[in-house]
Amino acid sequence: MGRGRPRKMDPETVLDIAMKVFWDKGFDGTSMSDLVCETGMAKPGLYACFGDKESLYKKSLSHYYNNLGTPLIDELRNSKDPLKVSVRRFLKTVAHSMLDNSHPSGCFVVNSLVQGASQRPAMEAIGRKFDQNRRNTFIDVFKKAQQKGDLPPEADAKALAEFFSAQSLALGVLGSSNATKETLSSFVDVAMTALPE
Amino acid sequence: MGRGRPRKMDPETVLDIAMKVFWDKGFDGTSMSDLVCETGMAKPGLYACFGDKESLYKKSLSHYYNNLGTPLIDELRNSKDPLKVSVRRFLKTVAHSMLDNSHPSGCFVVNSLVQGASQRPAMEAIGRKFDQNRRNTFIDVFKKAQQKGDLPPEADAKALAEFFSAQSLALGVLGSSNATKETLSSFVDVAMTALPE
DNA sequence: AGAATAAAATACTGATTGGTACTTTATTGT
DNA sequence: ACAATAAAGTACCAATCAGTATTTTATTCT
Repeated sequence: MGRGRPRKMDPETVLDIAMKVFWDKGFDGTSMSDLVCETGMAKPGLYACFGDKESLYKKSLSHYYNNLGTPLIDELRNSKDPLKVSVRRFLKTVAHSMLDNSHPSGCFVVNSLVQGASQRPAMEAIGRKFDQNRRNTFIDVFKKAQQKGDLPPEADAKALAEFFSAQSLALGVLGSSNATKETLSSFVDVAMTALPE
Repeated sequence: MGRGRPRKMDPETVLDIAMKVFWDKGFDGTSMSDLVCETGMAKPGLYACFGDKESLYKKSLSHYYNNLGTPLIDELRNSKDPLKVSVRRFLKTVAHSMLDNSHPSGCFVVNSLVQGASQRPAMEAIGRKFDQNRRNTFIDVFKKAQQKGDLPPEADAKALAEFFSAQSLALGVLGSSNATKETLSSFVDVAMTALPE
């Protein structure tokens, strides 16, 4: 343990709370006072720990992606299952998480993409990076599946990959608009019919 | 013409500009001062003309939907073309409008759905209404198409309608993330393969 | 016990926020 | 010409914003 007064709040816990507040209210809709109230960490503590508001936002979005995005992406990338199985599992998991009310609705990365569309370049860049990362994984997985014979040789692997990757964007918006479990579930079922045998 | 001093700015023009600012920066990211600068109408004029900020936002979103959403929806609803033709045209038009830089990127309704996800009920309600309207139209059109024989009797018309309706949400996010013309175009092509013959 | 350390807590800054009261100016009806 | 009208323009309000300087307090090392 260090020398000075012990922390009241674990920074990781604080970051997790900040993530949910930014996810819920957006960058502009969240004030530092909101974060002070929700996290229980005083304002100078937040600045000392995470830098300014934009820096805290970036760390929150990274925290989101590391915890909720990366595991899903990794499972897709490393899966030994047939393409159809792993893609369906990916989308079903995303759909399912839209109904988890232990966190805000929708997808933080989607929110970040549509909110930072013009204003804050640095903020936009990080959301874009995570979006790109998911797309690239889909492209890799689909191309490898085609080599493996999981996808017909005449299929456009890249176009299919981009399509299925983008279905998670639609799911993110559907989550924000409080779509029902049934809607989300059949949405994925229909989407899967676009994957050639 | 009325009695007093003539207006410097036509309210319809002001509303069109306000729409673009809100669309671009979001509700929380837009200040009344921004709107004063962009529209050229002084602040008391804005309040006299449109009410408070939230009221102006609602009018801006309605203006968007009336001008950019409704014509598309109506064309889909009234089209005599085969289902596949009119749905493809709808999505291609949405995709195409994502590249039109005479206005902000993305879709104002999508932005509104993900931004107002929790905070402002009145603001959220109006975005939700427009989203619902598009979904209902898709459902009507798909059910009628099935009766007409454009869709196999065993197909789930409602699920297909919800799926294709939601593709415009994905396109809205893709638009906000500056997807290329090629990506948008092949996205629609792949989506259309989910429509049974 | 006491110096060193680091975080908490309080209190503050100047700038900006949404919103409004008041004055000025341009037009119309008589 | 002149009152009536309505919008423009200026100036302001209290509240909140992001960010920081300063003081307290709780802990560890010697």
